[in-house]
Amino acid sequence: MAQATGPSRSQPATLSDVARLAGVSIATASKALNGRSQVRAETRTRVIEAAERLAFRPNQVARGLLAGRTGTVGLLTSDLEGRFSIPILMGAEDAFGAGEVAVFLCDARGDAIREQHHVRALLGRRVDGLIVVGSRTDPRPSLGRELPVPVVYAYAPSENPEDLSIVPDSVGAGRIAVEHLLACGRTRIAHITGDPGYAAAQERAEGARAALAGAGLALVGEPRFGAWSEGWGRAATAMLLDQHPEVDAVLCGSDQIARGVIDVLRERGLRVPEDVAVMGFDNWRVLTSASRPPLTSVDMNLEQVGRAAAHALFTAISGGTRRSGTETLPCRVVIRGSTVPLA
Amino acid sequence: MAQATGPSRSQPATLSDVARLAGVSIATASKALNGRSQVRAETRTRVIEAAERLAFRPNQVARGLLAGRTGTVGLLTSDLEGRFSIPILMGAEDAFGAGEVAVFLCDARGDAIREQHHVRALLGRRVDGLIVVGSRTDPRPSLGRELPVPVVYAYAPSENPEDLSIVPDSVGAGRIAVEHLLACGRTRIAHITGDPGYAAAQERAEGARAALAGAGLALVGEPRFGAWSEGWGRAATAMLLDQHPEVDAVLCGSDQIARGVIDVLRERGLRVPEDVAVMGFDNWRVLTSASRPPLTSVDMNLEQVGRAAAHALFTAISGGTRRSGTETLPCRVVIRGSTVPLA
DNA sequence: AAACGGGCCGAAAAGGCTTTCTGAGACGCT
DNA sequence: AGCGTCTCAGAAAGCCTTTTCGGCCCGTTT
Repeated sequence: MAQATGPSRSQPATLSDVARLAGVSIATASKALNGRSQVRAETRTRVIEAAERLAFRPNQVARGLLAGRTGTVGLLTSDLEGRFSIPILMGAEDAFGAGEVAVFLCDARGDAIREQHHVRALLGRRVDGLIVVGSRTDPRPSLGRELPVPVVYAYAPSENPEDLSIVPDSVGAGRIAVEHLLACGRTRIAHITGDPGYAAAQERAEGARAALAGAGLALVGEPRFGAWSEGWGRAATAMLLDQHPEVDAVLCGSDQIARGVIDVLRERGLRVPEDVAVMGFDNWRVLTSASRPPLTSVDMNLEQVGRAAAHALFTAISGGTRRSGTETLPCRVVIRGSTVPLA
Repeated sequence: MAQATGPSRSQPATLSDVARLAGVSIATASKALNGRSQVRAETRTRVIEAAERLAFRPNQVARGLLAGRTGTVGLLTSDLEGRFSIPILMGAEDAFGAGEVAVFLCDARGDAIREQHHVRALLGRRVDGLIVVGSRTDPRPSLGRELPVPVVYAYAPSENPEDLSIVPDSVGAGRIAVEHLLACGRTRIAHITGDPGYAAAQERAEGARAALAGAGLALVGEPRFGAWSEGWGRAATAMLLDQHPEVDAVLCGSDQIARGVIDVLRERGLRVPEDVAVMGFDNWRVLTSASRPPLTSVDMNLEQVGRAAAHALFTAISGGTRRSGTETLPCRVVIRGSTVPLA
């Protein structure tokens, strides 16, 4: 079904088409359309009308070639599946979108070789900058300092402190979570969290411990590290209740863990939140709002991380001050039914 | 902390830098690097060495300007949050990625105005084609037939049958789901599904009914439409058990619904899968594998949809036959613990 | 010996746009 | 009348690469 004269026939109009129709030179047409001053008003309107008649859209490729700036950035992610890349991606798209920037998306699938390949391809396309999004908050290798464009790392910081990284404040997140539970009058707080190999797990636990210490309290038992799964949440809760039946709140390292925790609490005849308050992390809607009761959770403000990264990149591209180091952004507690003040 | 001589100083090398270093003309350098034949072997190696010394990467922008093809495509999605866009996006990235194509990602947030804006911006960047990804399988307005580049619709088909759309086979999905339950020896099958305003809900129900009819059976009661939520799954299950306690399988319109269904079944003392088998739709890992027992679910093969869309687009770009109409791709049943043959 | 044919290289154009520089015409001033 | 000054339009260069075409040098043929 190949067709000689398909529906998508006409080549896009060029500036010289516009100039010809308006009866002026290419240079004048360009100036007229770009608001340059050296054009008589009458001439300008004639050119603009011609451009509209032809549905003229300036070729950004040509413009990019000339200007040395393409108005594009590369967004390099390591796991699209993960729920962390997406909000960051949205925030970045958001921060750029309104303006004149377009985003190339590349998924390296967690493979350093593929990542290197993508970086090369993006540089070949002369992107103006790069955002690197990780799938966990542990530091990752730098892309190197020799790149011809600025780079910002989001969520997963770069190992190199000369790079600029924007990450959520995991320690602070643990702290505000505990502060919320304390505000609800809970004092016997346990912590069930995920893989101890994750910086996020360690940092949240550290923040929680610090907040409790500040109030002259301590966790009920040690933090229980395990996996980021409902199954671990269930298993750990069973052990917890056997050893510490007095617990009146469980801070969970993720929403998934919290779901498992809630299930076992209910099975054991404990009411949530009356007897035991439960909190999660990540504020993953599908889990928090479907849970019974809806789950209070710490939101890492990932869209904001994405926006901040995009903004920092934009500043660097525009020749502004180029920051470095790891900058943290605060998290926030989203309160739902699983935590309420003690009666 | 602005710095005059930052770490990212040098402009990328151009072909003329390479030519100068190798002591040849620009034309010769180009031919040498691109494997053209009219270059002596010795000259070619000299040029290649020079290019490596300078870390030369051909400027794809210039190349695109010249060739009239940029090697880029736009991917227009309506909801990045949704779990449907992402696998499609991955499939598309996959199909292109290895080759020479880069993907511009744009999220229209479900807003037609913003979508139009993005289309214009992408055309201004002279993308070679567009993929439009929807958030549900209901037909959506066409971008129009007057675009200068080919367009493929993925997941959400275009209303215009002249466009090419690639969608999962929802009717077939309902059918194979029922066939699996029948193969497990279940005959009293109920269907609890989501919002009746979704084509996917209607089509899956239709497929399920057809498969049952083919076996000389019928659904237990009518399909129960509601919402795509656990809450609805719980409520509908309670009603179902009151009216039809004899049910031995529940086909659910989504994994979330299935989670709710399983919860209520267990609360009512019914064993899954021994007494009642449960199936979901979408095969959303976080739900299916965390459920007790793990949930059998229908996977819509969305990555495959994305790959197929990318492939069709690529063919159209390369001047191959340009297909039209809505093409469906089969779904598949992923069997887990929630469905087993009757003892 | 003259012509011819390859092999290899370089000049130049093309692609669409922006910007600088030059030039033409109009006007006011001495 | 002559000159300087403005305003506005156009010519041309430049961004970087690919490709065509012309030309040079040598070896071969008649």
